[in-house]
Amino acid sequence: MTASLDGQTDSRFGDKVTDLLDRLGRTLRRLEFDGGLNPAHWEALRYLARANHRSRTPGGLAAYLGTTRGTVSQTLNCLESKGLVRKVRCENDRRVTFLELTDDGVTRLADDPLRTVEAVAGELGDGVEGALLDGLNRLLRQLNKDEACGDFGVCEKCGYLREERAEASGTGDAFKCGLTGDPLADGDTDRICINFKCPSEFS
Amino acid sequence: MTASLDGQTDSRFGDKVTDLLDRLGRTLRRLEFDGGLNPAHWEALRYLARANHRSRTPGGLAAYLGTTRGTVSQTLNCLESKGLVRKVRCENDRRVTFLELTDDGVTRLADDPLRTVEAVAGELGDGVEGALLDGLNRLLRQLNKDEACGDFGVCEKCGYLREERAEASGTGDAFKCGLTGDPLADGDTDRICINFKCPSEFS
DNA sequence: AACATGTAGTTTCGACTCGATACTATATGG
DNA sequence: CCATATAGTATCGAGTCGAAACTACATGTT
Repeated sequence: MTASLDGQTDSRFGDKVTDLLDRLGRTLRRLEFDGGLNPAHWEALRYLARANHRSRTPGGLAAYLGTTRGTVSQTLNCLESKGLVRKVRCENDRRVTFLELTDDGVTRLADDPLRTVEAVAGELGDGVEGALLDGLNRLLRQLNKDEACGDFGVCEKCGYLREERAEASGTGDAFKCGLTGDPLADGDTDRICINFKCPSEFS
Repeated sequence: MTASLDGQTDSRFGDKVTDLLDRLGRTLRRLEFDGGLNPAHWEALRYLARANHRSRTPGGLAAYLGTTRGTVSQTLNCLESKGLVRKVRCENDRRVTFLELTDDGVTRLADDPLRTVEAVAGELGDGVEGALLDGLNRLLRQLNKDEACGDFGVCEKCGYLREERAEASGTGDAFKCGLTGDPLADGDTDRICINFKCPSEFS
């Protein structure tokens, strides 16, 4: 499909990228274990720190991680017993449970082993940066293309975002979600949402 | 440390790379599960296909994966019971066990989910390639810097590599390992070795 | 109001990982 | 011959992971 001079080059390149990602993955995984929690735990904590209120539910986490609600339920039990996560029953719809990081959870997340990567990546010379981001991005997009894997963007860039028009207006910069009708709370506009839909995807 | 105009840029960049790697990792992990085996199984099969004879042992695999021999032992039991791997007792040193992929193992490996990545990576446009490899490489090296994590290079590039000088010489292009003294078998020169040492590292 | 259907979350099961610890068998060097 | 080191295994406990069965609760239909 791709224009390529000899085919050999392309295949070698693919090999190398795959090998590097493989090893990088192992390295990150080990970093996470060394951080005292297993990968699933770190992923859950990270998600809860970055998702908006509406999306901080067992189901939301399961969708984000691409796993089952059953699996997530167990992980959450574990995190709850470690005192890193708290469950709060929803008043309106008593089937749903909202999740929150406890203070301990927030503290723990400050020691996220993945922060090491941030630091290291920040030290890469210029020139590589753009291409690295671009390459990773395209790789990720291609790999997820077939699957019905949601984008999980932030509300700010979501097609459902509406400006709140409350009667007692006051300060006018409040937003709500056009899908659920819920007003967006403090800082939720740049948090991950389970219902995210890219504006360009509306028919 | 790095020259940077405002500091903001670097931190944003680190964030993005980390996030992408995180998501990419999850994607690959899921691909592996979907392939019918778990990540540890795939990693073992891949290693056995790429390591030289001397390195295809439980201990070698453990060192490569950076895990314990105990853990590897269980994984191997599992792979053996699935008929993908065979154990062969070493005649010279009866403590060691050599590992081989069975025919089924080789067949299975042909369906390695990571091959998808190879294909996708091969389709990335030129221009990105060099920078992507470079960036990933440096990232990996930096992250593994502190740890005494071996390089696991191939014999061909190893400082221990010696030309075999057998009396009944015949064809002269045989090699042996200067560390163990073992002659290198068919194709082992471009296989991963557990004793790999970069020529530049010799004192 | 009554019932069907759908959705959120939990529980339990079986196969497996992972590290830690204790163990067996075999080398090797004094 | 004995001490010590090395290769691999067995077992334990905490946890993942998916599948399937199950409990609550909501909502739409008649």
